[in-house]
Amino acid sequence: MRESTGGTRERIKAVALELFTEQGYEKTSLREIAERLDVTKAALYYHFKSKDEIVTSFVEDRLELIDELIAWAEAQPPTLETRRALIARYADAMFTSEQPSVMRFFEQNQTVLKSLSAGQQMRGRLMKLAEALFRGDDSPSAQLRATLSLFAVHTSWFAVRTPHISDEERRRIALEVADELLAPIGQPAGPAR
Amino acid sequence: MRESTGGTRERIKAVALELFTEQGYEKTSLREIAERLDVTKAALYYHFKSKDEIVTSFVEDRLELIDELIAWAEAQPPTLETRRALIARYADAMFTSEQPSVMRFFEQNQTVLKSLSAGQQMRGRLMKLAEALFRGDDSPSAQLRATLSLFAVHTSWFAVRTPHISDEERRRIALEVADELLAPIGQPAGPAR
DNA sequence: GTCTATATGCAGATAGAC
DNA sequence: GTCTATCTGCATATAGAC
Repeated sequence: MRESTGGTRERIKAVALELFTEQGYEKTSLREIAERLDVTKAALYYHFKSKDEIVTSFVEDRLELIDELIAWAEAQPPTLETRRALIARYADAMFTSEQPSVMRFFEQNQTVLKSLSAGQQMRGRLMKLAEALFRGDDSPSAQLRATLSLFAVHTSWFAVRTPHISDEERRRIALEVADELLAPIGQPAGPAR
Repeated sequence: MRESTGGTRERIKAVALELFTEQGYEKTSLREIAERLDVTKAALYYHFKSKDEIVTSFVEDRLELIDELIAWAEAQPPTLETRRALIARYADAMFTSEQPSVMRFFEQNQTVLKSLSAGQQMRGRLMKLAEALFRGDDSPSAQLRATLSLFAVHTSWFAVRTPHISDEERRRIALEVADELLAPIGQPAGPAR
C-alpha cells in the first residue's frame, strides 16, 4: 500500500472501473466504492465532483488513443493493408494496455452510457473507427464486416472459452478472424455465392 | 386502443421492454412505466409482483424458442449445412418475431442481467447456442467465429447504417456474413495464411 | 485530504379502499 | 383491476469541522 499518498485518485478510478464493469454503473453505489477503499463517500467527492465524472476520467484516455488511430488511418490509402494494420493497432491497444477492461466496461454498460456524455463520445468514436475500417466501400455488408471485426477484438476475452489461453493467443485468433472479415471489403463485388 | 380490456399486462410488457432497451433497466423506474401507460405504480404491482418479474415475462418466450433451436441442432450431424441452417433459423426468429427487440434489450443490459435470474438463463442459452454452432470443432477460432456469427444477426440493426434498408435485406446481409464466418469451422485446419 | 453529519429525493414495494 | 396513501431504504450530493 505504498501509493496511499496522492495515489488516491488513481485507486478510486481502478476500483470504480472494476465494480462498474462487474455489476454495472447504476448498481454500483459510491458507498460501495468508498467502502472498498476504506474511505468515506465524502472523500470521493473531493476527487471527483460527481459519479459520472469518474467514468469520464477513464474514458478520456481511450478517446485520445482511438482518435490517433482514426487520424492515422485517414492519412492512409483505403486499402486492405490499411484496414488490417488498423485493426492490428487497435488490438494492440486493447491487449497491451494496463487496463484492457475499459472497453469491457463500455460494452457492458452501453445503455447507461447513452445518457452520459462520456458514453456518447465513446460511441461516436467507435462509429468513426468502424467507418475508417470500411472507408471506400459503404455497402451494407462492408459496414457489418467492419463492425464485426471490432467485435472480434472486443469479445475474444469471453467468446474464446478454451481455458488457460494466453492473451497473446487470444489476440492472434481475434486478428485472424478479423482479417478474414475485412478481406472482402472494397472488392468489386462481395463474395456472393 | 381496443386492447384496453385485459390487455394491460401486455401493454406493460411492451412499454417496459421499450424503455428498458432505450434507457436501461436500472434507469427506468416503475413510475415512468406507469406514467406512460397512464396508470399508477400500484397497478403495475397487480400484474407483476416485482420489477424483474417484468423482465422474466418477456425473456421466457425467447428461452423456449432458443431451446427448440438447440434441440433441433443437436439432432443433426455437425456439418456446415447444419450450422448454416441453424443460424438461418435463428435469424428468422430474430427478424420475424413481433418483438425483435427482446434481443436488443438483452444486449443493452448485459451487466444488469447478470444479477437477474432471467438474464443468467438467457446468457446460458446463448452460450449453448454458440456451442451448437461450433459443435465438433472446439478450437479457439471456431468458438470465436460461432459467437461472431450470432453477433452478425444481433447487431445488423445498428451496424448496417444504410438508410431505408429493409429488415429482409438486413437479414440477408447478416446471413451472408455469418455463413462466411461459419465456413471454416470443422475444417481440418483453419484458413491460416 | 479526509472526516461526520445531514439534506433531499426517488426508488421499489405494500395495505387497504373502491 | 386500479386507486390513494404510505412505508422503508438507499441513492447522490453538500456543509463544515479537523
